[in-house]
Amino acid sequence: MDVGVAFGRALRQKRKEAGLTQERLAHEADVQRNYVSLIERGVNQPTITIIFKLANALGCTPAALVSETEALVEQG
Amino acid sequence: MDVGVAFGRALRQKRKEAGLTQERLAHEADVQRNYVSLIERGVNQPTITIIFKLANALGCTPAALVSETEALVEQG
DNA sequence: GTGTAGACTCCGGTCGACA
DNA sequence: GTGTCGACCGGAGTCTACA
Repeated sequence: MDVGVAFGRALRQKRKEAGLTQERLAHEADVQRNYVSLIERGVNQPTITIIFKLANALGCTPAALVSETEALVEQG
Repeated sequence: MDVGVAFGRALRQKRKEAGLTQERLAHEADVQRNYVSLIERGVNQPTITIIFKLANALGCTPAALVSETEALVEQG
């Protein structure tokens, strides 16, 4: 499956696990609220700095987020 | 240290470990040759799809590349 | 709380060429 | 083999607003 879409799903998954709303995540990561929406739906491709920001805001490592993305990419 | 610079160093490190030149890596990952140079020097911020392409070309997982980046970011 | 829309700026990424 | 330059274009990322 597409990498962008896979990352979006991984992000949403981790966000729900952390019990955060898009609004709170956006605030914690210091990005726009609707931008989180764009990423989660795979519309936009995040850069590495954004990945780090989001992971830190989620309380997990960037590698964990990427690892989850890999799994989704491979499983179809 | 800056995430972009850290990723560049992690990439160069992994590339040398794999015994590849920038030229060969660029060809394997299907990106521009000079673009690899820009990333390694931290001039450009790669998107997640580029990270996946580069990792696959290096024969390692994207998470491994990101994990190495984390280490460099934290250590200063 | 989330998706979407438009309009904007700036940089990601390509390409060819030269040291 | 690598860095750099200039030019180009699409898309990353912001901001505001409305359903």
